[in-house]
Amino acid sequence: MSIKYAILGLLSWRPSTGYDLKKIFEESSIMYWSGNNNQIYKTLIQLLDDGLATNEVLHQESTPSKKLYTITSKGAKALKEWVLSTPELPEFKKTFLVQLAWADQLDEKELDDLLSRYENEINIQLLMQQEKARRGINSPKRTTREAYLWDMISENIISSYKNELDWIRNVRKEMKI
Amino acid sequence: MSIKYAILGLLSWRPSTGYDLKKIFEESSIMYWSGNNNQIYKTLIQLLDDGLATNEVLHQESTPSKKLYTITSKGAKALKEWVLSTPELPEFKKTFLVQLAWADQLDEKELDDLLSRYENEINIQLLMQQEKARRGINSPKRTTREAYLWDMISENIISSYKNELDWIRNVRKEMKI
DNA sequence: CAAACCATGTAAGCTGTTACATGATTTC
DNA sequence: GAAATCATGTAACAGCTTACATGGTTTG
Repeated sequence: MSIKYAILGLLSWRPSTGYDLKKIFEESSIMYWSGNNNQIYKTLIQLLDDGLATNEVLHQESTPSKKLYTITSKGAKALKEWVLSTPELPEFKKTFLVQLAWADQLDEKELDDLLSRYENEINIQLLMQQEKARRGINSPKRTTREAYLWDMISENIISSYKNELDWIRNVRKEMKI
Repeated sequence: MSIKYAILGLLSWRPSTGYDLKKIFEESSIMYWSGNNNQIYKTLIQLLDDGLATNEVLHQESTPSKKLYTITSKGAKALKEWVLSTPELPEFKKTFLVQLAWADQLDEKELDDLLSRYENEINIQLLMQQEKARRGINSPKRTTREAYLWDMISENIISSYKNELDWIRNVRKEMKI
């Protein structure tokens, strides 16, 4: 899957500019793209070309004019089709595991130091995710069911970090025996 | 991180040909690259150019000749440096969560069907990982500590799928209330 | 006799990243 | 007066994927 449907989804929530989308990608955990201009503005043009969105130029005083993109009925249809399509498998890209695979060359201290740095990083991420969930503003809550779905999404991410943290703590604990 | 250090790591285990590496990538869960020729053969040439590996052409009767790559001391040093470097954060790329985010437009049956398909896929993956771990052959066991590290790596992957499975089951359960 | 395996390589293309470019306005 | 925000866009390049190309050998 490319960023296309992620953007289409956001537009199905509310009309947005490229700049709006960029900010959402930057702070979103599930929409894992970096939110770089290149991809966003190009994809928006592609959505226009494919008739999945329209745009409207808004001239403003004192701030630069912006292009507000709105999903079309064709776009909404394409989104629904995609939502119904067979889910892709999650991808766990854990470079740290590749590092660990060749870590037997380290001495005890070096290895524990490496493990401890990873534990720390994961812990920070977990706290950040929990803080995000606690504030939990930027999510659509058009129905109770939608609110529930977004809660579950947030919980999924938190549980992934918790799982990782449990794992690394256990590795360190058993390492010391 | 690119595939470079993953290959360097494998070469630190034992000298290999591009074809050997390809097969390892194909069946490996932690080394998440697809194992396509393009990347592997190009990276091997790059390792040669950088003096991190050497190769030796082995002419064989009846099968095509092959190039056996061996890590150099410079390569081993570069690998150790990388292993000691600050770990990257894990990346969880779960397209399914993006799908779920816009799934409130589905009716009850469609949504449960979607969830159930995901549960199934995850379950299959979990069983495959457990089977791989049970067979557990293709891993270096040069010391007991190395064997332990590889066990922990395998457990990490399994726990990730278990966590995902628990999550999706819980979502489905609470959905029905 | 077809399919899979051994073995190396190239071409084309998609996805994604960082950095560059511009310029007004608001906040510190 | 510097830095951040609003706002759109381009250039260059890294990383990765699928498919193509070749050709002998082994297995079913």
